[in-house]
Amino acid sequence: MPSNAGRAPFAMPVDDGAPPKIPRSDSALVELAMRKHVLLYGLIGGVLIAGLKFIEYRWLVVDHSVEIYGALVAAVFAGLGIWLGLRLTRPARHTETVVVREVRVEAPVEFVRDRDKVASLGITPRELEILELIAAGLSNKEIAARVFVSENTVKTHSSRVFDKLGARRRTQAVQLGKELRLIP
Amino acid sequence: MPSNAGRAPFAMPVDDGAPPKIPRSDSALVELAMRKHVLLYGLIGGVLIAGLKFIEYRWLVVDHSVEIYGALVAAVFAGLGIWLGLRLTRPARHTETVVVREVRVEAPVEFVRDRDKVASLGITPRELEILELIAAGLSNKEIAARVFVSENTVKTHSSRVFDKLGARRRTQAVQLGKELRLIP
DNA sequence: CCCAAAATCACCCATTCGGATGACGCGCCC
DNA sequence: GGGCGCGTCATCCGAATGGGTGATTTTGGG
Repeated sequence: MPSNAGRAPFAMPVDDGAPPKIPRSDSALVELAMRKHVLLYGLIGGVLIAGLKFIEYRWLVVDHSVEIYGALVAAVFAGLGIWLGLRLTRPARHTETVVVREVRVEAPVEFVRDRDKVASLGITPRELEILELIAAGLSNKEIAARVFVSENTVKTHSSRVFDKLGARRRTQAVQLGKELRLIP
Repeated sequence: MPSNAGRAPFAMPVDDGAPPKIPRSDSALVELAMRKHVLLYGLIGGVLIAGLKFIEYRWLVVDHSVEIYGALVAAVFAGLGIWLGLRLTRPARHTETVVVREVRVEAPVEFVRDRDKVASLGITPRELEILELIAAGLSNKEIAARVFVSENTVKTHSSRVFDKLGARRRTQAVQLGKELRLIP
């Protein structure tokens, strides 16, 4: 834009100034762009006023200092207004729309024991433990060795849990136990 | 979110001169909008000043009215600036943060038989069938009745599959079979 | 402290299961 | 035709399992 370089008083303060001191913020880019536009605006304003001034001179306007004063005030307050507007809307700019997208994750689907069912069937902790070991494929003897009891005890426990599950074989007990979410 | 949503209110007939550049990005769009508004602003400013000038002449404002004039200009331009600032930041307010939250979804994960493992273990279809029925909790006799063979045949099949799996008990065979994805 | 539930152990008996072995028939392929 | 894989069936035997009964000890709560 051609400026009236001849008129020193019209050198807009924004022209040489406006040091690009950009505050570090997430919207630094937007602010930079805006600053650019404030400059542009000032420039246009200056040209406009210059035009008016020229017209004023052409028409022998008495006092032109009022226009300069007004233009300066206008420019300054416009900048202030923009800045204020940005200030005021800053919190609003943090408005974000949270979109929750459900993503299918290959989850091992960790086991959750159905304690209610365990309770309703009257299965004791020990019996459940034995059932788990049966499901692991251990024999009564191995289970007895692992939990430090006699094989007879293991048999008793398993018999009881079979009874409570209505199972006649250990494989059936395992199947039912898994189905009823008593064991993993 | 349609990016031109913020643009719609600014569709002004004043600035057709602006080449309809294809908005490559949001920043380009913001700049375009801003240019429009700077032009509009300048126009309004010019009109305002002209109006004030007219008023000034009409009412023969004295020297003291300069303050009033300045204040008016300041107030008006400050308001304009605020309005402009708000307008300009509107696109920023549309900033949308997409938060992808991974949600564990119960995935049924239907069973897929590991045929390679079946083949590598040399397990025949019949043996696999028997293994499945064993896993279902059936006794050899029940299996025999279901597949219409003698119990001895079932025993042979199960013995073979136990051998191939390295299992010593049917519960262990079931456990291994599930672990190796041979059966559901 | 007492009681009931739970856990422990034992014995007996019948059934089931697992291992080993042998045999027969059928379809397939070299 | 002979070999091979697969499915079928059988017999014997020992081990494991399931069912029933009874008993003792431990434990937790009223």
